This record gives sequence, C-alpha cells and structure tokens, in this order.
Amino acid sequence: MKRPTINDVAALAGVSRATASRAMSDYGRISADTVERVKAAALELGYQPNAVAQSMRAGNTKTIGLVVIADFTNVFFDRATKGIVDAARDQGYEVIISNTDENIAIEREAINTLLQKQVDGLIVVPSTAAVHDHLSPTSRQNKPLVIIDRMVPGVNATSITTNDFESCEAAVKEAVAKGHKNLSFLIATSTIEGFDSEKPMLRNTTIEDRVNGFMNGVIDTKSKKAQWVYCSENPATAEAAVNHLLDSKAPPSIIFTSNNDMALAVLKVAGKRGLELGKDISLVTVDDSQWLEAISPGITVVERPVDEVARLAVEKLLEHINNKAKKPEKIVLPTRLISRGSVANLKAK
Amino acid sequence: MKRPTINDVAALAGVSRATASRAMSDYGRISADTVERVKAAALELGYQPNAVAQSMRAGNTKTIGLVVIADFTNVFFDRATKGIVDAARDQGYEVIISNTDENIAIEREAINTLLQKQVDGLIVVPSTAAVHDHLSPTSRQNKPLVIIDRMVPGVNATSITTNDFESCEAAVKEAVAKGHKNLSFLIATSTIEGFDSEKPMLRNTTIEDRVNGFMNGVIDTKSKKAQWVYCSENPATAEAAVNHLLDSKAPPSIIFTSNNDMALAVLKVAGKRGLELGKDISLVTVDDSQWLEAISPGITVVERPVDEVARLAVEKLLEHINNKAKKPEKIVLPTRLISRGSVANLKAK
DNA sequence: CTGAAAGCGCTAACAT
DNA sequence: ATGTTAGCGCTTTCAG
Repeated sequence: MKRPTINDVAALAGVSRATASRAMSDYGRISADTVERVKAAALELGYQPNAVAQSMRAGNTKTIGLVVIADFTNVFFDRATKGIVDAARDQGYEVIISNTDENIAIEREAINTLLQKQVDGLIVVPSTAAVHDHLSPTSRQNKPLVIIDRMVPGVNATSITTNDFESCEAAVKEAVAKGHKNLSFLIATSTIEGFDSEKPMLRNTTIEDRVNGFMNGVIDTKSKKAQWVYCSENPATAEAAVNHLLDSKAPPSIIFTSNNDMALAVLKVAGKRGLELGKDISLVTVDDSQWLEAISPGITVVERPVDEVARLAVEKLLEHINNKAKKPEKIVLPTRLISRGSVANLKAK
Repeated sequence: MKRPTINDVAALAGVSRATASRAMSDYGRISADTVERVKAAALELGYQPNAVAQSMRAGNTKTIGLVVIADFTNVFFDRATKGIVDAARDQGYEVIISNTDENIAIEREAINTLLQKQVDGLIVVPSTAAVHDHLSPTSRQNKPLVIIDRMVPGVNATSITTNDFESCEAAVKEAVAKGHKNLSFLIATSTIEGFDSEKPMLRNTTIEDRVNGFMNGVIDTKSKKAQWVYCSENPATAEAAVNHLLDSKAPPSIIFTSNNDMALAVLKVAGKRGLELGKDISLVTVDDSQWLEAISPGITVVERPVDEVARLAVEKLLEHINNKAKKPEKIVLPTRLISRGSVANLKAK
C-alpha cells in the first residue's frame, strides 16, 4: 500500500536500482532494451520519483521562496505572484509563498523557514527598507535573492523596481496643464497613526519615489497651493483624511493618492458627499486595475509593468541560481501615466 | 563555507550527533547540561536544521499544495490564497502554489509535481467538474484532498463550497420587488466561443448554482421577460454580449452577471453608451470587492465568505493529514446579498 | 543519560 | 552495460 520506490521498480524489472535510476533519467550507458523494461515496470507500479530524496541527493529543491505582502485593493502583488509562479513553472521550479502583511518579524521568520526548507533562491518584497540584516548573504545562507517592488539600500542583491518618480511627476504636470491650481496629496504609510501633514519617515523607497515625483511636479509647475497628508492605511482614517482635505479653507480640486487604498477612500467620501468624479473632484492614483478603467469616468493612473517585474525577477533569480549571473543588478523599469476621465479639465469651462 | 549540519554541532559540543539531535528537539532523556552545551554550539555555528533531511526521515514535509486559478477581476481566489497561506502557517505548514489558468492539462501536471514534492495534502480548485480521474485517491497517492469553490461529483474528498443559489435567487426577487420586469443574465463560461442564448454545458457546479438561483428567482417571481446570454470569458466578447442585450427589441432594465469579468463589461458598455448605473441600467454581480462598495453607486453583489472557505479548507485538510478526520464532508457555506445603489428602484418613480 | 548504527529514496563514483 | 557502495542530513531504535 506504500508508494513504490525505485527499488520496487528495479526488482520488478530484474535490475539493480542504479540501473533503474539510469533508465528513468536516461543517463550513462544503458541498453535500450533495459530502459524499456524499466520504464514498463515503473508504469506498471505507478512509480513517481520522490523529489525530496532527489533534493537530498542533489542539494537543490527546484523550489523558490516568495515572500510578499498580500494586498487586495490593488492587483500589483497578486499579479506579481501569478507572474512569478508561472514563470517559475516554465523553468521547472515551484514556488512556496509566504505572506508577511508587511510585518518585519513575520518576514524574518518566513525567510528562515524557507531557508530551512532549502529553497534554491528567494524573491522578497521587503516590508521595510530600514531593517535588512536578515537579508544579508550570511543570513540567507548565501542563497540568491531578488528584491522586487522596493529597493533596500545596503543589501547586496538584485532588485527589480519601477520608476514611479517620473510618472508621478508627469501626473502632476498634466493636472496643472488642465488647470488645476490647488493640489493635494494623500500618502499612505504605516509609520504613523492617524494622519498628518508632516512628512514622517517613509518605510520604503517606492512610496518615497512617488512622493518625490509629486513634489517635483509641484516645483516644476510652480504650483503655489499644495497640501500634503500622510495617512495610516486604516480605511476609516483614510476617509477622515480625505474629509479633512475637502473641509480645509481652500479645498483642493484634485487628490493624488499614493495607492489604491487611499483612492478607495476618496471614492467613498466623494460618494457620500455627492461629489462627481472628474468634475467636482479629480483623482489620480498608482497601480492599474481593470475596474479603474471600466468605471465612468475611468481613473487616471500611474501604471507599473507588473508582469515584467515578475518575469525579470524569476529570470534574474535563476541566473544567480545557475551561477550565470555575475554581480547584483539594480533594474528600474519604466512606468506609464494613463490618462482617463477622473481628472477634470478646468480650462475647458 | 558550507552550512553546518547536526554533525558539526555535535562535534563542537563534544557529543554524538544522536545526542545533539535530542538536545535540539528536546526529546528523550538528556541532561540539562548537555542540552545547553549543544544549543550553544548550534547558536555559535548558526546551525539551522535541514528540513529536507527531516522530511526524508519523517515521511512528511509540512507543506501543502494549492492548485488554484488566478483571477484578477475578482478577489476570491486571491483572498482564498492569502487565507490558506496564513492559516497554514499558523499550523506550521508552508504552501506551494500552482496556477492552472483553468486548464485541465496544467492542473494534472501541477498535482503530479506537487505529489512528487511530497506535499502532505492538496487543496484544489478544480478547473472542471467533468474530468476527475487525476483526483482519485490512487492518482493522488492517497494524500488528503480538499476541493474548494466548486464541487466535483464523483470525487471522494472533502469540499468547501458556497451556497450561491439562494443569494442569486434573492437578488432576482429583490430586483423584481423594485419593479424590474425585463431581466437579463450574462453568464461567463469557458465552454463556448462567442456568446449564445442557448445554455451550454457548464464546467463547474458554482456557475451552475448561480444560473439555477437566477432561474428559480425568475420562476418564483413569475417574471415573463428574461433573456439569457452565455458568454466566453473574453472581454471583447463580453462587451459584445452586453451590447447585444441592450440592442435587443426589449432591452432589459437589469443585468445579472455571473462574475466580475462580465460586470466589468457591463460597466464599460454603460460608460460608452452614457448610461448611468442604477438609473438607466441596473447591475448585480457575484463576489464582493472593495471597489464595488467604494464607487457611486455601489454595486449590489452576492458576497461569498472567502475567508471562511480558506480557513475551513486548511482546517479540514489538516484533520485529514493528522488522521483526525473520518469521512469526507461536503461543506456548503451561506452567501449574502449586499444591496447597493446599482439596482434602480423603478417603483419610486 | 548517551553512543553506535540503521535507513528514509535517490544518484554518482567506482568497480566489474 | 550493469551492479556495488557510499552518502546527502536527519532521527530513532537498540545497546550500554
């Protein structure tokens, strides 16, 4: 009743298990006749090789570990996950997934567990740029590592990120060109409670990049009025922050949000206040989703090449695993501003 | 430069590797003194147990395989995946993910690979109810299996599904109560090309369940006019199907869609035609997302308890893995109709 | 309380 | 062309 092993196959075929192994993997010198007999025996027994034993012997598991945060308000990480799983499978690798919920302690533990399970490499979305001792070559047993979505300065590993700066800047410029003079920015960050106009420490380079892009847009366009609100990721707080903006003395005509959590808050508040999107209030966010395009008006967005990020992450990781890669690379992929109806053209009036 | 093994720890601590192993796992009779010395040695060397070797010995991997379809237009599978990964981790299990894109050949292969990797159990979203030889106890080496989202009649395994029938029926009744007399149904199915009003073979019980729920609603409310369109999952085709409905002699006042792909098509077409949702055209769909609630008007939806599905799937699977489970169960969880503004109240006029 | 030895299933040197 | 043997790293009898 137990799974057949290569020994059973060998016995049935009347050969030694070394021969059986050779026959199954088509290596070494072996007669076509034997191969056939062994394969027939394997088929008859329903033999399936035990990958754990193979890993034990070979010293590799053909498995990579993915440490990621799950986020259901944008499809970036979901699509990245799918992209990575699919790309890995194409190369004969499976993926073990860990979700960190952006918690560094969980991230640490996840990486540890993955290493104990002997993954051949790691793809990580680091929860913070501030702590990275657990990503050092020693901590990761010299296993290859590719960091995606965010950079972690100080870690000697390949990273695949996106150039959010430029498109965020472009978004501001476009809004100003359309006549928006009173701008506002709603930035999500887990480093504070509630919301505040003071810029706090930002935990990751991606958000920093977006903020800088927005900022530069403001400077370049010489916009006088620009309000900044940094806000915790809590939905209720986000709505409060939006209300705060709209209740200010000089309410903004447009809100740029750093992610879709914040954009949802804007939509909700707009709905409650009866404000029409793209008319009474304008909105720009980051990370495209199908629904952002489908609703009316569609929402203007900074789109990031998530499939490309995923594809490259696997490609680069495997290069390192197979020792074909030299030095770590810092790859930054371009983003794209997709203009839709959520930004009102104030000049047309 | 190599990872230290238990032998290295034993050597450093001056004990046999059997003793070292005992010390590390706190089992058997062993002096507190030795335990301390061994653990100190382990710490000094940065010893991490090799889970592959442990699996080899123990005959289990503390890993489960998840075979799922990725779908970015609704969060059901994404959230299920997260729920499963998190629940598994709580119990000390990791999850290897395979995406099938609803392709039976890939599903077969994925299950096979997972079994070769010696997962302790499988959670599967079967791509079709029609084929299931690969899910039989023999094909899966008698490894425990839990099927989610859809039932596969004929497979002897625990399944966790949702009762979409009732809420879909309720949705129709509510719409009729609001004065809708001309109903339409847009059902996604991968079993046909293009779209058609003839009911094709449906590949899974979940869609079947929704159709039956809608159908029963029509019957119960004695609605005379009801148009049915079965449509391939292609976005362009879906839009064409919506246009077809709206261009018919008696255009429906409401469209019930079987999933969010179809709902997006309705939104797009409505946008292009300048139809206002919840006024000129009404919409009900299945599977809630944050954006369905955030936009104005919100979209009425049949919500399924995805987190509960995930939690239960892991719970039941582990019961089977630990031999605590008796017979396979067919668990059906209740769904809920969430009414929002996308269904116009025609009687109020 | 601890050590020696066996063995999980596999493959690659090393024979023959 | 095939068989014998060793060993990947670990845990668990079995002895002592």
